[in-house]
Amino acid sequence: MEQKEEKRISKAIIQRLPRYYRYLGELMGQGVDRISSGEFSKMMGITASQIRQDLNNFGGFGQQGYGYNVKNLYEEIGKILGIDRIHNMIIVGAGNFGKALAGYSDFEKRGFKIKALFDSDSEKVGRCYSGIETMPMDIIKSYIRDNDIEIVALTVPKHAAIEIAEELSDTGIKGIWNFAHTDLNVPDSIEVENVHLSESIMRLCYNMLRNTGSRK
Amino acid sequence: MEQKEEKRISKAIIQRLPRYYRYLGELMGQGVDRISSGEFSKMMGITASQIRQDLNNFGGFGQQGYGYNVKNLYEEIGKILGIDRIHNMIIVGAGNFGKALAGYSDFEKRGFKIKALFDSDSEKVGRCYSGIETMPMDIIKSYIRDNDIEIVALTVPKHAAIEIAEELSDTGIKGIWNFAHTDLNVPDSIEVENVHLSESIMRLCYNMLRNTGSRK
DNA sequence: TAGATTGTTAATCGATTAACAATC
DNA sequence: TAGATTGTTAATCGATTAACAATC
Repeated sequence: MEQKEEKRISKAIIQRLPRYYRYLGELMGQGVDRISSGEFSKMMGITASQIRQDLNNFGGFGQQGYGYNVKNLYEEIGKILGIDRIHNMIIVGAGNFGKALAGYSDFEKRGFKIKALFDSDSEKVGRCYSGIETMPMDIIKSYIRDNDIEIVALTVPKHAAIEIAEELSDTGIKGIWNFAHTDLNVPDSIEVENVHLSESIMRLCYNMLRNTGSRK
Repeated sequence: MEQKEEKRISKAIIQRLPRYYRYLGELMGQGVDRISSGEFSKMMGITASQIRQDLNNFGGFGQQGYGYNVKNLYEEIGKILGIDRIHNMIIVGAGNFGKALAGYSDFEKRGFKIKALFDSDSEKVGRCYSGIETMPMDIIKSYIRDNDIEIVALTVPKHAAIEIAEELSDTGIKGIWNFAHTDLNVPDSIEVENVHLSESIMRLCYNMLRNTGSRK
């Protein structure tokens, strides 16, 4: 009784999509009009077969004998990723990381609009960082509702992150971008994307240790 | 003619290792002595089979009928990850992100010691952020050699990142922690771990769009 | 010893690569 | 039309899960 069941896209593919998007953006900047999966393959260091398979999950964007139109493909992937419109966002935690994110103009370019910072420290409330105002935590729920906030970036310590995620679970937000060193437990209606920097640097460390100077 | 060929560990396993480590650290903090793959499985949301398979790639850390000793496993994974010793690190780019990393005490706890910041802006040179001094770019190569720097975190714009990675490729550094929105081309002897935040938020966006409220 | 739980082999599942007919 | 390159099916490879004998 399910609706025309959309093809299940694997995590591996979603992982690659933004990278395709980035490369296509660069090609556009260089004035390149078309690219074949073969050329794209060399550029990105993955097989042409994989590129064609990946793209074909979403539609036939190419043309036999020609390849892919760069601008068109860029836009199509933009749509697939959902960045063809504005997503309002707030940052919770006006510490170093929160301020760094606030100052990061690239997000806005992609349609992620940072509307406000939130912090429990009354010293910080009212201050602006990179033109973004810091608000007190006690108005966060009403702020989210009144400003169509879809994404909450959490740059607070782990216990605070768990608590805040819990508290915001019924506000209608769609995603949490979690920078805290913990996993969050939220309803299925909220997506969580983790940026666990301490895990990232440990992986680097592991790979450094095993590096023999000639991998891949 | 190869040396006793170490078993090739897949990327997927390396991805999970730091997460095991984090959970084990928390269990230790709670005073838990032992854990079975079954309990650990429930806690982490992955299968017990996978946990046992993963760990067995590195050795038989468990004991039949008992499970795993938490403290022992924590230490063993620490060794596997290479965080049982100090790794000297510098941050290139004393912008918001660089300063945020500099202020991040958790890394030091894991053995990653931030020795200095570097920036091309003479205004910033000499300043301290979170007790870490900012140095001029022109002494970076000698600094790396004189201070046993293994890891360079790059928090500079993409063109600068590409250039600096290139320039540092013969200094003996072992890893680059790359925050710039670009891929880097370095010799195989240098590991690169990318933290592409703009790709991360696009993935979040994709998942938000596809979320039906009942995944997994 | 009996019960529990690992280590490990075998089965399954999914993702990547290869191949090629379709077609621009 | 001939050449190029996609879309797509089939083959391969690798990772996850299931099952169970080994053993504490």
